[in-house]
Amino acid sequence: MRSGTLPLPPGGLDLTATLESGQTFLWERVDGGTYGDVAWAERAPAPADDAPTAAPETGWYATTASGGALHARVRDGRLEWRASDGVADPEAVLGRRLCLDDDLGAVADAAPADPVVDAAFAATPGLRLVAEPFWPTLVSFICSAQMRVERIFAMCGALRERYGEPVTLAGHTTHTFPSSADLAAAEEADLRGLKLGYRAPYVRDTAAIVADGEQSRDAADGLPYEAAREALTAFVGVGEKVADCVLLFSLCYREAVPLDTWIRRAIATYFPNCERGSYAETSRAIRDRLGGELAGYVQTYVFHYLRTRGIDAAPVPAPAEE
DNA sequence: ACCCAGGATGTAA
DNA sequence: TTACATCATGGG
Repeated sequence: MRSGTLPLPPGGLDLTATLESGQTFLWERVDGGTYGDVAWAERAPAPADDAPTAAPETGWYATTASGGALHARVRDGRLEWRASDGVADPEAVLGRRLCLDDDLGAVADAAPADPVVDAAFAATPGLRLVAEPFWPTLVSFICSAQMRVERIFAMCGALRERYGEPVTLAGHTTHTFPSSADLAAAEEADLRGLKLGYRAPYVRDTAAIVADGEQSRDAADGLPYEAAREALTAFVGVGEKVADCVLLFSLCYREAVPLDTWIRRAIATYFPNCERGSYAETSRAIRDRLGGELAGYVQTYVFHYLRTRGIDAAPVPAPAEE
């Protein structure tokens, strides 16, 4: 095992918000706790700084990278990590997957002046986008259809435990994400047993497509945003919304604004003039409204703010009423 | 019991 | 193109 620390990037890093807010389902808490069950409202503006009472082994998150285990936590103003020997360059992996090069102050400055947006940025400093590997992200968001964040964690965790390889580090065992070949060979009934529901055949069929190589992330690579979104819908179980999630949370298309139930609710409540009927047109309108090239980053803050505080939490309730 | 959750698909107009 | 019905599953 190797370990080390990195300085926190400009704007800080809220690991819990970044890893449990529904952008990625590839990390789990080492010291127990159900994924995504954080009582956000009570999570306090600050961790209280009562370092002496906190156990020294708390706060770790675990994932896998190139077949090995990788743990990370924020401690004393540093990003601590430890990794199995098989992980080639842990610090590079963390830098890429947690978007540590992003200057959050610059992101906030580039965001449009708006009461909801301002409140969202103020509510969760240190929240970052992620850039997770394509295949696990694709499967995660196929599973996300009509599901709460907590249950998406449960489904992805079940997939890893059932089909992945166990990897142990510092006494904690996690599992690698199953390959496309693994899931292509899975029985649909078996996947349903993992509580994937009607998403089971979607995952299996998409796995077959990827395993056969007839469609890959390269289909979207290099394409302009809207063409890339269209290309990803070639996978089974991937519509425009899921495609937007994959583009934003894996392929670094930061203009992508996934129109999920929360963002649609935000549009209805705070940006009603952005509702244009179709996904494509509403997408363009809210994208322009939230800052164009960085609209997806702004979306991440607004999504997390509204989902954890409630739709009416914003300072300006709504222009509503006929 | 009903409604909702980071929706997608197949079918009919 | 748009409009529905249908699809699982668990929590409020």
